[in-house]
Amino acid sequence: MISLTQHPMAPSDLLRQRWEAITGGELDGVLERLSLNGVRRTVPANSELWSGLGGAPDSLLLVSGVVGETRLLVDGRRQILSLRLPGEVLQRDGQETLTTLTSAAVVDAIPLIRALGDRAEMQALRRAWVAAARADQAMMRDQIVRLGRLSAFERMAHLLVETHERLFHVGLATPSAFQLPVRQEVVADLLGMSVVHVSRVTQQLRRERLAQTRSSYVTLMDRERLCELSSYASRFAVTPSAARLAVSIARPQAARAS
Amino acid sequence: MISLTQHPMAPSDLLRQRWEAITGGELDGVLERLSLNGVRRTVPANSELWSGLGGAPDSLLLVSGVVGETRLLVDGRRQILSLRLPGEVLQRDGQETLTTLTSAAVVDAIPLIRALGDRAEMQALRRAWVAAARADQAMMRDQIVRLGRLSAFERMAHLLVETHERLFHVGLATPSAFQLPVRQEVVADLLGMSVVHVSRVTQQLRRERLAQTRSSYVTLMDRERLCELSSYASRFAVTPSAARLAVSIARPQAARAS
DNA sequence: CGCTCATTTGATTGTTATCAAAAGAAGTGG
DNA sequence: CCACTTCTTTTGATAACAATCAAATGAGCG
Repeated sequence: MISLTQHPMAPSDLLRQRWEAITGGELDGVLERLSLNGVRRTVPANSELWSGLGGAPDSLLLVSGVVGETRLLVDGRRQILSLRLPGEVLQRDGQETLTTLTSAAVVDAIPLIRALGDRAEMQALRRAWVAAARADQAMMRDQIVRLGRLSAFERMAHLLVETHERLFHVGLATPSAFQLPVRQEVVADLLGMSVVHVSRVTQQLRRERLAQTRSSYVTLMDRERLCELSSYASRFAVTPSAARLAVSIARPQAARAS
Repeated sequence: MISLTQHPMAPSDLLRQRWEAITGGELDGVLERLSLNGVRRTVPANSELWSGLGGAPDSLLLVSGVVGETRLLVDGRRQILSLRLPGEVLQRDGQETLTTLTSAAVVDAIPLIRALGDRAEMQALRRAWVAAARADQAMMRDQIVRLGRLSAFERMAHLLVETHERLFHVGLATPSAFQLPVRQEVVADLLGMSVVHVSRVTQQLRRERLAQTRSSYVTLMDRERLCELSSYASRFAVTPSAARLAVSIARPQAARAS
């Protein structure tokens, strides 16, 4: 599998893979014409996205790394509202703070936003945009359910499966493993638990042969059961390209032969 | 104060008050021309909004009553993602279920949605719509923080202040009291706690002279402290009309005199 | 090798859930 | 209007879950 913070994929490819996964349709060619593969800015870990990046546009496409939408309480407690992963569009929003949790790379997404406003045949693009917004909202709802009604164990399981799926659909995971280069403290602040408890649950997942974490690499040993026990519902459609990808990973020789 | 489930306000007035509170601008006349004050459908308590209402349009304006966006887990656990209050627009969305938590009344909001698409001078309307969507999202984020990083006590405080503010801005609360005609079970499922604990926290709030609940009427005895202890941040601007309203409630004779 | 930072472990405490039962409200029909 | 039912809230006792504290171990890095 490819490194999350350093991979060779083109920004437009990332976006296309994600949007195709969300809409279930194909989006060939449209994104490639938008000059998203231009200047790539790198942001160090633990910096605030808009202030750390002098004169950045209001819309960025995250190319690599992990970003967290975070809120700080006066007494120092922190809640990470959501994780943002490669292939997602980040928008400036007065209220919230986007913090890089690893080093990250972004490209200007203004061309994309402008294309959405075009009267021209950007219909497919607009549909995908709306679908992506819906998917984001659905993930926020998942996060509410996670925090409100799932146990710590279930929460971790749910997060792992969700993150795997999100990364898989942009080509950043194998069918059963992915990279999550964040400290347990981050997972704690995302799932509303303490660092110590994250450590314990992580071990419980390993003991029960459900998932294994070795220095930022996560292996889902029993994805089926993880979904079940956390009532995980997939947010993604099966796309032609995803299906091809899945096959090529599962049976590399068969895919090569065809 | 006026009853939440039965009040004499016109749908367009409700919507205008809410939107003005959110945007901070005035929206005079525009909404009144949209024929929102037409057929009013009543929905009994505890029914699913779209299926319980034969052939309803995809967008409804909630006029009275309380609706909950709910998710059920297989084992019977329930999470209420958000409360929807009068003056808010409800949209059909495959994923989620909207359940009436009290009897409710709605009107068709399709004219409104159509007006948004108009090329004409609906600019102010569109701005308000976008601002309202932003506000909804902000409330979802608040809910995440509540569930993830606030204690049960803080959660209740936060919810009470938020609900008060939302109702106040549509004229359904006095400066310190409002009606919340839902069982404690609903509050429990909204805040991710057990019914028993809701009862206990309710009493603690009363003991500490912060808030008082008597058969679905909530009185905020110390709004200041409630905000502080729950790190509540207001989502509303102070509008001219809200200021007028506040004055007229605080000093009825002065307002009458002017 | 020695430093720092992250994770793990053990012990303890605190918060909240669960269970069971009582008390209080609110309707229903005589 | 009262007995009766049913639903909701409250209370007390106990258990489960997760936080906190403190210390040890491990990993990465100059």
